[in-house]
Amino acid sequence: MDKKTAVAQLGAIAQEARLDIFRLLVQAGTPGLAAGAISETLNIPNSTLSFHLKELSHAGLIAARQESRFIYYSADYAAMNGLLAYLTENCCAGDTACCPDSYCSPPQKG
Amino acid sequence: MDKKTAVAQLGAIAQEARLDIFRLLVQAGTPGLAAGAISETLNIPNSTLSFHLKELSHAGLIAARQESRFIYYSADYAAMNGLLAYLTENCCAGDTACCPDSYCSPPQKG
DNA sequence: ACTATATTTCCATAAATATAGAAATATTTC
DNA sequence: GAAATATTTCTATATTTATGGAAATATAGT
Repeated sequence: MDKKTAVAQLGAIAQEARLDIFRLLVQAGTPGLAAGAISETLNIPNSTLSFHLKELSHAGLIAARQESRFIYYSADYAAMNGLLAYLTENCCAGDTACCPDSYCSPPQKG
Repeated sequence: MDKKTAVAQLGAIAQEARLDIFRLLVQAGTPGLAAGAISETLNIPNSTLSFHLKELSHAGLIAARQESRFIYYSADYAAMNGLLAYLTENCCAGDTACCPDSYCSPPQKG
C-alpha cells in the first residue's frame, strides 16, 4: 500500500456524505446500488452525489458499472481491506496480542 | 460509534504527516514516544508537529501523558479498533464471507 | 533565580474542499 | 427523432485546513 493512496482513501471517507455513501455500499454488497438509489436513500442532491461518487471512485474505494441507463456503484472490498491492513500494519511492533480485537496485522509488502 | 467521531478520526489521519505519526505510534505500542522523538524520526518541525498531535489527540486517536519534561504520545488502540469496526459494520448485509480477509464485522451498538 | 531542554501558542499566508442550481450528456422507449 | 429518465459537468461561493518561524510556556538541574 502506497502512502499517498492511503491518504487519498482516508480523505475520501473523512467526510459525512461520503462516509454515509461508502458504508451504505459496504453494506449493500457486491451488486451495489444505482446512483439514483443512493441519492434517494441518503437525500443527497444529484450533483452533490455525483461529486462525492467521483471522489470515492477516484480514490479507488468504489467501482462503477453501467447497466442500461443506470450506473451501479459498489464497494471495493479489497481496497478497503488493504487500507485497514495498512493502518494496523506491524501493530505494537508485531505483538498482535496488544490489540484487543482482531485488527492487528503483520507487515505488508509495498 | 458516532458518525461525527468517525469523520473526525478519519480526517485526522487523512493527511500525510498525521498518517505517518499515527502509524509510528501504532507500531510503537503502549509506551508511546515523546514529541521530540517523533519530530526527529519524521523530520517534522516542532510547531507543525504540535499542531498535528493536537489534531490526532482531539480526534481521540492518540493519548498524551506527561513524564518529567517529556510528553509521551501513544496510539489509542480501542479507538482505532472502534473506527475499523464502524467502517466494516454489517459488511455485505452480514454475510462476512464476502470479505476476503477478516475485517468484516457484525453490527455494533451506538 | 539562571540555564538548558521540551513543547506549545500565535500569526499570516497559501491551498484545498464542499455545496447545489442550471445546463449538458447519455441511454432507453415509443 | 422526440420524449422521458439517469447521471454528470459547469460554475460560483463559502468554508476549512496546512505550514513553519518567532515568541511564550513549562519542567528540571545547578
